[in-house]
Order: sequence, then structure tokens, then C-alpha cells
Amino acid sequence: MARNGLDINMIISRGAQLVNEVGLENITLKMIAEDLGVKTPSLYNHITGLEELKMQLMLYGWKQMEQRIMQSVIGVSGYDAIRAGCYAFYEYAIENPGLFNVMLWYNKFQNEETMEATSGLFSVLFKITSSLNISEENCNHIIRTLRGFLEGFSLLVNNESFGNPISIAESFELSINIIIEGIKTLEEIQGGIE
Amino acid sequence: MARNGLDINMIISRGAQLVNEVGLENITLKMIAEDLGVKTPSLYNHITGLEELKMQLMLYGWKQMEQRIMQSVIGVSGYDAIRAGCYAFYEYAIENPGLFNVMLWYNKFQNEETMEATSGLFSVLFKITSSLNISEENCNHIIRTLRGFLEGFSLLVNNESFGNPISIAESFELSINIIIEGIKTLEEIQGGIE
DNA sequence: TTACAAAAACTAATCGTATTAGTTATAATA
DNA sequence: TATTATAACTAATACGATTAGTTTTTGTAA
Repeated sequence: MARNGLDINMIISRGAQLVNEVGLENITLKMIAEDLGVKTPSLYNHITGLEELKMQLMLYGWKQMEQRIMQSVIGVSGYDAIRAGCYAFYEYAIENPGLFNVMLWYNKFQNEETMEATSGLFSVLFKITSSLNISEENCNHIIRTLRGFLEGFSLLVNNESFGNPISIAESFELSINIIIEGIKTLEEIQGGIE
Repeated sequence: MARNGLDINMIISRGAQLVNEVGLENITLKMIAEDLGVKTPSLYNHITGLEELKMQLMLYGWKQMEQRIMQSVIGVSGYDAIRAGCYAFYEYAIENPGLFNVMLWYNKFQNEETMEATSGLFSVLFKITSSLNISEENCNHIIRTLRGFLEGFSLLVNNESFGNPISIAESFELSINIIIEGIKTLEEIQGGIE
């Protein structure tokens, strides 16, 4: 029926590589098109524009991260699973700095597809936290605590915003310890009340 | 000697208002110039370009936030001061969503002026944490924990990334409780060792 | 009071990328 | 082999950032 040169998956996966190489602020359609050996307008046969591509990259990143987190928690449970999931998140984020920026910035548009991409991730987190002796509502709060810390800390690392020369790895480890210990006290308090 | 129409402070303060209104992704020099009643090239007599303006806005935001945090901890100490400082950070961030995005994205360029702007903020945090029974190194780690959580959580709130309908205010309160309780266990452990 | 000079503001022009309009080429299918 | 859907192309447009060069203003000093 027509030429079978590009397809949207090629554009997205190549875009993901390029955005990690040059950063979110420098990625252009022109660059992606040249990389794929076509002229810029040809991309418009597969995407509606730069904004949609960034949305697609955001979804691509979250789906990949979900896979990594799911793999990381196989065979572990409870607080060990929380720890493993946090490390998987952090490692994916710092391995993919450009893509992670896209994931953060384009997470704002709330539509069905966005929900679908991130809901899988949250259901993993929810299953982990639900195995603890904590109310469902507090599980949801805790997921927000973890999301907040993980997104913020990863962003700070990627931006090289920590001026102090002390170890970033130790900061991350201690932070996770702090949060887990904090959650444990919550569990005890709630256990006492019930 | 010359006309005294604009100065850089007018551009920055007006830019800060506008970026909160239209968002980081939509702010343009053209918009700021029109708002100030001049043509776009006139801005170049005061700034080197859009990038420098964003850097200046980033510094402006961090300095303002530092003031807010310092005021918030007057008269309180220990964990109450940590709590007050965290709330001051969060409230400033959600009151200034566009500017806060600038603060996050342009925090990457590490020069003397950047350091100066954020070092004041960190010295406040360091004074607070130093009053606890925690080693200096761990104080620095804890500051990173707090920065990570506060930046990430605020970003999630500003982007409306929390799909779940449960209260964001309660999530923040519980998160701070978790982190403070986590820090307390750290303090006890270290106290026991010493 | 008036001429000067520094600096700000202006107009005109350039550049780069996104996007759109309209044309050409390809490949599956009838 | 002819058709046709569709992808890729060329050409053109739009818009903002930036630069070059000109004009205007205003404090200072003759």
C-alpha cells in the first residue's frame, strides 16, 4: 500500500536514545529526522508534532521503568521489596537522564494513556506496601512519599545539584533507611491502635 | 548618562510573575518585553539572552525561598524547625509553580553565583539539623533526603501528577512524619553507638 | 546654557526550528 | 499490470531568539 520506511516505534526508540545523549532542552525533530535518514516533515506522517513525541517518550520511559521495578522485586517481599524497587527506580533514572526529564515534565497531561502507563507502576508499589500492616489509605500516602523522594533525588543527581563532595550513594542509602524506618514506626502505631 | 527606563530587576520580577502565570514552557522574551512596554531587542541591553534570564529567575526564586524558610524557623528548634522549614519550602513551591520549575531546571549550572544563592538555604537547613544528636556527615545526607523529597513532591503537586483523589495535604503531613520518625531512629542508633 | 558621550531603545535583518501545503514516489493488492 | 493508499519529498510559512546598525535620551562638563 505504501512505503514501509519509518514507523512510530523507530522514532520513539531512537528519540529516547538521542534525548539521553543531548538532553531534553536540546532535542529537536530535525535531529531525530537526520538520525533516521529522512527529512523533518516526514516525521509528521507518524506523529502530530514535537509535543506528541515527547508525550510518547514519557510513556515509553514509564513503561520501561515499570518493567525494571517489577523485575527488581521478584522473590523479595516487605521492606526488602520497597528497598529493591526504590533502587530500581533510581538506577533507571540516572541511566536515562534525558528520558527521565521527559518523564517528569510531561507527566502533567492527564489522559487515559498517561494513566495506563503509570497505573501499572503504582499497582506494583501498591502490592508491595499492601503486604505491610498499614491501612490502604496510608499505603497510598506512602507511595506518594516514595514517588516524591525518588523523583526529586534522581533529578538532583542528574542535574549535579549536590555541591557537597560527600557520597551520593551513601545519601541515597541513608535516605531509603530513613523512609523505611519512618514507615515502620507508622506500622507500629497503627498496629497499636487497631 | 542614558535613558533610565528598564533595569534588570524590573525584568526579573516581571518575568517571575509571568512565568508563574503562563508556565516555564510558554515564557518568551517577546511576552516579557510587551508586558514591560518595550521591543524584544531592548531587553538585550540588560541580559545576554533567554538563558541568562532563566538563570536569574532561578537565583531570584531560591533567594526568596531562603527568606521564607528562615522566617518560618524563627522561634522553633529541633524537629519542629525541620517541620516548619519543610512546610515553608512546600508552600513557596506551590504558590510559585512556574518559578519553581525554573528553580529545578536551571539549578544544573554550577557557578559561584548559583552556589551563593543556594548556600544560604543550606546553611539554614544545616543549622537546624546540627542541633540534633547527629554527625555532621549524616546531617548532610539528611539535607539531601529532605531536598529530594521536597523538590519531587512539590513538582508532582504542581504537575497534578497525583491521580488518586486522597488528600494531598495529608500525604505531605504523613510524609514529613515518616521522614522525621526515620531521622529520630537514626539519632537513637547513633546515640547508642557513641 | 549648551555640547558631548554613554547607554538605552529602536528598526531592520538574520537564523533556526516547527509546522503546513502540495507533489512525487513506492509497494501491496486487485 | 494498473490502481491506490500512504510515505517521503520539496517548497513555503510562521514565530521567536538573536544580531547589526541607527536613533534617542539624559547626566555631565565645558
